[in-house]
Amino acid sequence: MESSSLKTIAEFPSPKLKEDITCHFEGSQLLSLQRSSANLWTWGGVNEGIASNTMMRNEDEDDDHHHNKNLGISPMKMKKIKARRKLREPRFCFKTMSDVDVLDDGYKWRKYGQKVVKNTQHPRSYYRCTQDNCRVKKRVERLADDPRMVITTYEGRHVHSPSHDDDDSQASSQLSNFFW
DNA sequence: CGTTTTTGACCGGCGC
DNA sequence: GCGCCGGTCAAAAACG
Repeated sequence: MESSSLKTIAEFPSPKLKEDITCHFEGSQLLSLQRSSANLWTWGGVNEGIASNTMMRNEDEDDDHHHNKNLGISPMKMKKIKARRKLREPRFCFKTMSDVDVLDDGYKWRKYGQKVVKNTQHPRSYYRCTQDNCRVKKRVERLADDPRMVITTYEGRHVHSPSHDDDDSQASSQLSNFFW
């Protein structure tokens, strides 16, 4: 392993993740967007996420079906089918010490849910990227023991450039970065 | 008036 | 099989 200035974080708010956490430090580019010093760690699919990063997103098929809402099948049912395929998207987790829950990373997010988890006293917020084809999800949670500590978990990858409403935005930007 | 946030319901997975 | 738990949807409210 290369010497990284980052530190490993042993404790984790989610009991289910226990040892499944694969501490992977990308650092470099991830830190670039962080204006404040923060501990960050990322973990992929352990067996699929990082190894087969070149895998294509074949799930677009399902998206075409979302037009059929009056098939007699509840729209919610559709998403169940999609979710049934298991989430294999890489997730990046950031542990930042900030007063604001949502860190501005340049993307536009839309909150789609908020739930209080069992072991945490603070509610967890669920965000989603507002871009059409970009279904990146983001999860913001505040630690119980440290109210000023915020954990932001990114899920999936963006198919567009960050904070970019210009005309030069092209979809071929995904090959430039690994996860971002 | 369009878009986002809020909030309760709901569903699937897992454990008992 | 049932209940808990975490994640998502969707309708109305809130916001600009």
